[in-house]
Amino acid sequence: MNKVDRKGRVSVPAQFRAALSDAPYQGVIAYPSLKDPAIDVFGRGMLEELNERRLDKTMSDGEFERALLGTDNIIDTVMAMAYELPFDGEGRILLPDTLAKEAGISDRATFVGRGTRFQIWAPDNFNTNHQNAITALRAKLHNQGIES
Amino acid sequence: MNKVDRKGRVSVPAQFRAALSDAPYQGVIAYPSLKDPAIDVFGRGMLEELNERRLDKTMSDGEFERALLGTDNIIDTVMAMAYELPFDGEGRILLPDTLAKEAGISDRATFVGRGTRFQIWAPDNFNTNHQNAITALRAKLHNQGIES
DNA sequence: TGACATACCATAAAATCCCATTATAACCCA
DNA sequence: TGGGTTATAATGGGATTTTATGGTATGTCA
Repeated sequence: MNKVDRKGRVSVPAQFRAALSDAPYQGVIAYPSLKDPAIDVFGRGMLEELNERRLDKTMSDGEFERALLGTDNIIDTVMAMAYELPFDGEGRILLPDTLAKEAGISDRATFVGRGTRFQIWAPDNFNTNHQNAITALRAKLHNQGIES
Repeated sequence: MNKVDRKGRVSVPAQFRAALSDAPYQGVIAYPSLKDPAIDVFGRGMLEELNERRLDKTMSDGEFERALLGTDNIIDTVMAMAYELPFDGEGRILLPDTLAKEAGISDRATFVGRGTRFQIWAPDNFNTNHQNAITALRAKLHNQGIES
């Protein structure tokens, strides 16, 4: 649970920074999660790969129109929501107001690992959400006859 | 959401400028989107790549005439509508009236990243359109069994 | 000349850099 | 294993730079 200072900066936990930074570019891509009241974050490598693949595919298909017209809804929609957030010298990012507000984040933020990416939550939201997830999981196991 | 001043100038957000400007030429290619009520924009690098790949493809198909004659196709059609917009010393472009009007832009413009490209929207148009896209995307995820 | 494009300069706000300080974790050795 | 020592991480804030925006002056061309 890290501090969001009055300039809107947050330290990205060192573990996550390390996981993302094979590239010379030091920073992340962030957008409002479509699933949770939180911010989804991943490294730039992912974004570039996405773009390249799309370009390569449309090009090899000879579907130049797609490159020009942008008919790829999912990718385009996500791209429109995405922010590029570079690290400062201390490994912090500047959280855009929009993202913070949508996730309900004011002056504290919880970082949660999700495999190749991570999420940023308002601490309260995360706690309740997480508890619910655990409860749901227990219930599911119970239904399957596995006692806790 | 940047200001369009009374001369019709808009600052291209620094992030987009940086992404497009490996070339010595500082500016962009813009044309009315065929899909959205907006302006589609990309860097010259993208244009060259498109042309190259197109040439490669037509040549390998043995359709030399097309390459030589530049017969009617989507790229030529789009290019016929396209404007080359150089940056001024402060990174602004001058929005041609035609483009602005077609996109419904008066004195404010929203810049939207789309990977290899970006778009310029009238803020209101963008907001409604984007919200719809997100709703659609959520619905799609939901249908795939991912609960929200 | 007038309409328009371009160059140039000024300013306020915001992002970024840079350094100091505090907190936390890792380590080492008696 | 304790307890101190060092390295690393997180935070805070002032100084500096970059952006976005406005305006004026200069150039160009029908």
